[in-house]
Amino acid sequence: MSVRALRYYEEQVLLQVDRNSGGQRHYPDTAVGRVRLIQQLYAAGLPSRTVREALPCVDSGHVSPELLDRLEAERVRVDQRITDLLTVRDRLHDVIAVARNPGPGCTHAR
Amino acid sequence: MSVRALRYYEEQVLLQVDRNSGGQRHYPDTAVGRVRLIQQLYAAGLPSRTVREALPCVDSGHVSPELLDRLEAERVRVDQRITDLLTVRDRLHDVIAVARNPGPGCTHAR
DNA sequence: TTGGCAGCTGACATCGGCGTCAGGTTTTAG
DNA sequence: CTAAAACCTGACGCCGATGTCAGCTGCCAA
Repeated sequence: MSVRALRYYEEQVLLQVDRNSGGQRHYPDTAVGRVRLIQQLYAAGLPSRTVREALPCVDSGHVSPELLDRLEAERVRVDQRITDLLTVRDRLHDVIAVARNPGPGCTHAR
Repeated sequence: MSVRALRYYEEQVLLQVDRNSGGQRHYPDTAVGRVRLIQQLYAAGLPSRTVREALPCVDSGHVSPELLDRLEAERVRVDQRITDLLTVRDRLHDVIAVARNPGPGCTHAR
């Protein structure tokens, strides 16, 4: 994690941060898991707006039905993405296998 | 597919395109699969540089050992990404389930 | 007290994968 | 043959998550 990213999350109201009297940040220890979650959601490609809306709900445990639908839609997209990635992985696997094993005279550079 | 994207791929030398005497593009029919492949690789999050280097190798069937290592590394990253996405999907699933059904025990799967 | 590291703020820079607009050329319909 | 339609090139715009730089300020050690 970069400091910049933490500041950014805070700025986006994704992460709550305490300050001491001098204005310096003090991260509650829950922040670690929180940041991990944020990164996961970003990595999953959820629109940042959805992330912004979803996180407070994760906190409060209350989800509006509208958001619920959006989350469901996101889940479907994530599923699709997973299967796409599986395809790509297999493809990479094939390319690598063929390249590794082009027959007898393979000069192993490593 | 947008026209712009095709032009972009061509510009990046990912896609080979013929021209007629007047300079207008003429796509060989292999272009369809090609474009699909490109999009898959992009979607998989491979660095565009790697995509640029990998595609000619897919054509020629020849892969330098160096690139091979990079591909292998990418495959690992894709795998990692898949497991991350699975985690997120489960998480979404839980949130949705709980929101739908706030009665029984909350299966807080981390 | 003071030096200096560390943290803060704000703003501008970057990068990738396109969208989009402008201004010119080729193709095509009538 | 001509006008419209379709294509071409080049360039600038955009968005999101950070990097980065500058100019202050707070905090701790000596």
